[in-house]
Amino acid sequence: MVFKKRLDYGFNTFNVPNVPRAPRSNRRCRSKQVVEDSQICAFELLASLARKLLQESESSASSNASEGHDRVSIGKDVVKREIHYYDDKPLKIECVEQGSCEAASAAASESTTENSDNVKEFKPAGHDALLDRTPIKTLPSSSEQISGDLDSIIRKGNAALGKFHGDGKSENGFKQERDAKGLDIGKSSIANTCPSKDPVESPMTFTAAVNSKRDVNLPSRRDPVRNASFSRHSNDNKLGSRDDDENFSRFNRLSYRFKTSRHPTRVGERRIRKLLTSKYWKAAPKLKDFEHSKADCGTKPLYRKRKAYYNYDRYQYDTLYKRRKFFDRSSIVTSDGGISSESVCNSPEKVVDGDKGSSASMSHGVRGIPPLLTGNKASHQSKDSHVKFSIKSFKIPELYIEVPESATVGSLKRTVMEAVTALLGGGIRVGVLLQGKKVRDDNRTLSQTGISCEDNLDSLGFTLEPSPAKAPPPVCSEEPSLPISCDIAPQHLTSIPATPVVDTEIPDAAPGPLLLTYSAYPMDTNHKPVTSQTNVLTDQSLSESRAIVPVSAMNVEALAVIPASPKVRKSELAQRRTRRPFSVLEVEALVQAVEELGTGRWRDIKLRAFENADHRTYVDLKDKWKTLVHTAKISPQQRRGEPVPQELLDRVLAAHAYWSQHQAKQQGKHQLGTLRITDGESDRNGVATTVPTVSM
DNA sequence: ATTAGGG
DNA sequence: CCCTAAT
Repeated sequence: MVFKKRLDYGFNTFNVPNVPRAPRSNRRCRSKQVVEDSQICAFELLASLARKLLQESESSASSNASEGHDRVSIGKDVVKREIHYYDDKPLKIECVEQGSCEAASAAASESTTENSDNVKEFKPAGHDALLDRTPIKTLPSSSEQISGDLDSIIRKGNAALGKFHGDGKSENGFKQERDAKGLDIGKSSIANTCPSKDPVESPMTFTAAVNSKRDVNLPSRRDPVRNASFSRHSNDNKLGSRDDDENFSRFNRLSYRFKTSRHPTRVGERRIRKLLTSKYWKAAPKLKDFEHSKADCGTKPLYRKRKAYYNYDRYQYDTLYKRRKFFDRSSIVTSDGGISSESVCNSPEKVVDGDKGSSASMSHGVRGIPPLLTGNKASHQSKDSHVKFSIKSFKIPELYIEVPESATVGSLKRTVMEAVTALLGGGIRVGVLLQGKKVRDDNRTLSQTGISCEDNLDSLGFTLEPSPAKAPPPVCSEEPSLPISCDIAPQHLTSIPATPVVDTEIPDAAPGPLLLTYSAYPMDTNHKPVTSQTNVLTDQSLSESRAIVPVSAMNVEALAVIPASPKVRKSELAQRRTRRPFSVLEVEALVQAVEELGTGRWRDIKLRAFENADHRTYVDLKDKWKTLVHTAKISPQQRRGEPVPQELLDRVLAAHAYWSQHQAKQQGKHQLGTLRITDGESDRNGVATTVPTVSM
């Protein structure tokens, strides 16, 4: 009877539809996407540094033998990974190793060197060259070649590699996607990026110039011309549409490589890169996926890979779990985003859709952004004209790396690696520069900030900064700037309890704006540009193993990366989810569900009452229940936050007592109707009427 | 993937 | 909320 009352509230009513949600898997990743991108950039940077150093060392050391050894010594791991991770790599490797890529290199260098106002012109050449090496369009053939290359490489390097290779084949799956979606994007992005003048301008500085690109609209992907021009890239890219980054980076690398070093260095460079990246990426299924997919012709869903991965290495599961999610997400994003052409154009709407339609597309990268944010911004923006731009490079804070002259190359590498790790580990966030000024107010809309369609885009720049929160000790000087939040539509926010979506999460902040704003390049892909920059930078800037000083004025908070911080690595792990206090409504629903299902069946409870609230996991529900029980037991004065109606608390106590006694939680299934108030507790409040009692 | 608990 | 152990 009484129960009935509750029922009214009942699930039916209570669907937390309003609650923004994102696929759980995505949730965690939100911020990361951006971060990753950033990371990549950082990597590139470091890599370039390392490269230089390496070069030096190698050159001095004298080459051949050292090189070969190096490679080997550095590790099979490295090689392996490389192969493993980069599907494309084969291509690269091929070039590098065989040194046959003259043409390609030339082309690449050319492209790089050349200013490319005429990207198009330039591109074709580059592509062609590349193409010669590897037929792009025919995936199968290319893949085969690749595989062949890989094989050779593998053989050379290590038998183990063979394994990977095989694996890769078995798991290829994304190709199609990529082909369909990604390639073009990659191309476009590349086109924009590579030829960039920036390098010329201030390679050292990494000036990042985000150029406004109207042209960026990549709808053109389908544009025949572009395709043609980019076809080359496509080869490269074919690896993964998802990994635009990868593609970019690769591309950049190639170009860089050619440009810079054709010799032993290349290998070293690669190596370093691998090293640098490998750590980070090893965990990332994403890459692997690509790799695999590339290698193979097969097609499989991402999920599959994941699973495969798990199976493959169970131990890593736990460790990687988060990362994976992250990656998956990103990858997803890429794929989707790529598809959406997000890379090129920004369309808030898309973002929004992604969010809302999360269920539809299990994983849209965009979703990573807190729904609210997304929604709000999107809505907001949609009204306005959209701002489109591409990011050619990021400015990064200074990175200082000191190594005694007596240090070995190996140690140098390690140092760089550590520095990078530290940097990344701390988390990177993106800063926005408008006309040289740092835009600190994350809450402002683009238009409010003065970033409008075509006006300022040229003066718009992005920086990579250590994230305030996790930045490793040495590094960040920046104040934790507020995350991007969603002031834009506060009203909306209200509906959802707290949502400083970004508040704690640096990454969120970055992604939020970025995504919204910049979807032009999927953040994922952003690195690529950076990469290119990096390359340039490397070339020019590093003369000595000592210090690289890129950069940017704006960042007061120059990073001094001290090699010393070893453990930073850890920070890399996911950030806390944004806090989202339970609303009374949610509590109501939870109580209701627990009354019916009992404790211990959180999964079912989740399904019943929070199925639509992706941000509430069963663990969350369990925890909430725990706190509710506690809250109910303490005096009202001691309670904090949004007050929970006593009535609910009473029910909580009643249900808690009931189910506690009733140890048999398991039986609960049938007991939905059986809940009774047996405990005095419920009565004591006198709320008995409200107390759940099963009529029966 | 879930559950249960500690932090 | 996060993290983990145990399922």
